[in-house]
Amino acid sequence: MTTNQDVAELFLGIADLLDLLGERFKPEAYRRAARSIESLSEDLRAVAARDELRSIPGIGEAIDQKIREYLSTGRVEYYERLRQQVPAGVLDLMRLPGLGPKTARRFWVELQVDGPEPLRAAIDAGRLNGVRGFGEKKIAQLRAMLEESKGAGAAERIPIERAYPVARRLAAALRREAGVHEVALAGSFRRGRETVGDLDILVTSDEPEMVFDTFSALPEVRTVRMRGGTKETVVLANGLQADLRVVEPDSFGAALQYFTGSKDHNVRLRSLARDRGLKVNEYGVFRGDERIASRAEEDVYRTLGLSWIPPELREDRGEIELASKGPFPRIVEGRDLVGELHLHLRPDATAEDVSSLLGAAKARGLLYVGVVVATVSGEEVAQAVAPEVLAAVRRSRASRPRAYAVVEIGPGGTPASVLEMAPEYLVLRPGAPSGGPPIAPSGPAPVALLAHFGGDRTATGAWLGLGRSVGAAVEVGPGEGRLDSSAARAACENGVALAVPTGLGSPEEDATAEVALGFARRAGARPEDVVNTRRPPTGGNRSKAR
DNA sequence: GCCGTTTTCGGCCCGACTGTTTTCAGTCG
Repeated sequence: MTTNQDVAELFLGIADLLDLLGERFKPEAYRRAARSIESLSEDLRAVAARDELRSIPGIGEAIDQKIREYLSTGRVEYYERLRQQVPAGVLDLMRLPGLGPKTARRFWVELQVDGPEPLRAAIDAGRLNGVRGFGEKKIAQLRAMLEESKGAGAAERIPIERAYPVARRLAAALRREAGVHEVALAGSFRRGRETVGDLDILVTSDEPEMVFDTFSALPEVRTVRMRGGTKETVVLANGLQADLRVVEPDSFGAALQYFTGSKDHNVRLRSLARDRGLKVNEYGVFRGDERIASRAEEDVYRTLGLSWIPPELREDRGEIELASKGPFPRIVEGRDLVGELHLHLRPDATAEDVSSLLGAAKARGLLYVGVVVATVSGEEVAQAVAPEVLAAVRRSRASRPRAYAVVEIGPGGTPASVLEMAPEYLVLRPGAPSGGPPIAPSGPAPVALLAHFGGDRTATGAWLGLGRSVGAAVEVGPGEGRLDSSAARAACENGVALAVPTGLGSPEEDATAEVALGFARRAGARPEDVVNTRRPPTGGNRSKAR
């Protein structure tokens, strides 16, 4: 998948250069193409081979040709040409926070300042004094930016599972505040993207000042970067930026819709609204001065002639057209998951551990739990397992559960040899008679589950191929060795079932599970695409287990 | 440069905030 990333970055580079050259609409066109390519579930080469590049949103004739030029020659002449027109340092100037293309261009053209270092020198020499648009404050701000950027570069996006705990803590702290009505995490976090660049938090309250005071004082908040009447931007202790937006309760739906994004989705929505003589902003949908929707997201979409669209799919990749045709197709939800297929038993697990596990499963309404008794390398650890658990494993073997297997592979393992390494695997059903862990020999349909497939995410294609050939489900979720959302989309498109973790194991796994569900939803997975939404065919008949 | 159940040409989302200004430009999300 690195080809896609390379091409996306190339187009982002073209966009920046065009920005500096003063182009009006082309930069956004290239950025949109880049975003589109980044979220593609398939390698560009394959799409190009089928001659279907033009079907990708944001890619027309010119960009189609540039992609093909890149695929065949490894470079794009247009980009090289642009680069010769703009000194590299000017690009660095534009990437300083608060300094955009217009200012960078002015420095370059009017003051012959073509990089961060020359800018510093120009400021020290007083060359900015008296220049139109540069007062005392602005110059001090520039100086501070230059100091700051000397150290670490621009803030990177971080994996969503790493942002999860702090996001939850911030939301919980705000919810405790009197005068706060609703609190919602929006932005790419709500859309379940693999990475988040910042946290967008939406609060409804009639007293924004109080909310900002509370927020600024939270232990997670390091510095306040900006604060106005309706929004505040802070930097968190972990370096992540958080934007807090406060609106009145009546605007909740419109604001949530707006701050959830994505940008492309919102742009499409707003131009759709304009075509219908309406206007959409974070306060509502308006016909003239009359507000016709604002309280709930559903209302916003409905007044635009659309059904509600799940946040995870709001990327302008066809979801708006789909929503205009009727009720949006249902995608998998947490309540659809009726089983957990991938739980590791510690080698020293006791029968009590197993029954408390089953109790927890039952409390969540799960019908079965798949337990792995093996190490990551596939080596059996049965000897270390408590006798009663081991006995249960043996019994399950004796009753020959229908080809249930969990396939585990260490980094670098090749798909071909995997199934022979199948360790022992149990399916336990909560609520069975006491006297040892009950076993359900017949369970939901999958014959195998692929998980822990090593560190290389670019190899997911091979795993999907294996899943397809043996009829195995493949685990989706954050971290190495699981499918990300675009790989999961590819799985669904190719008839390979997904397995979604439920977070049964521990509190940390709760976050993993929520993120994993988000990935499955971003993939557009329907309930029937997810293997652990399926109910055991034998229903309540447990006697067969013995 | 892309895009179109009103368009193959003429559009291209919208508002908050900041710093600079006497009404706006630039940046950001």
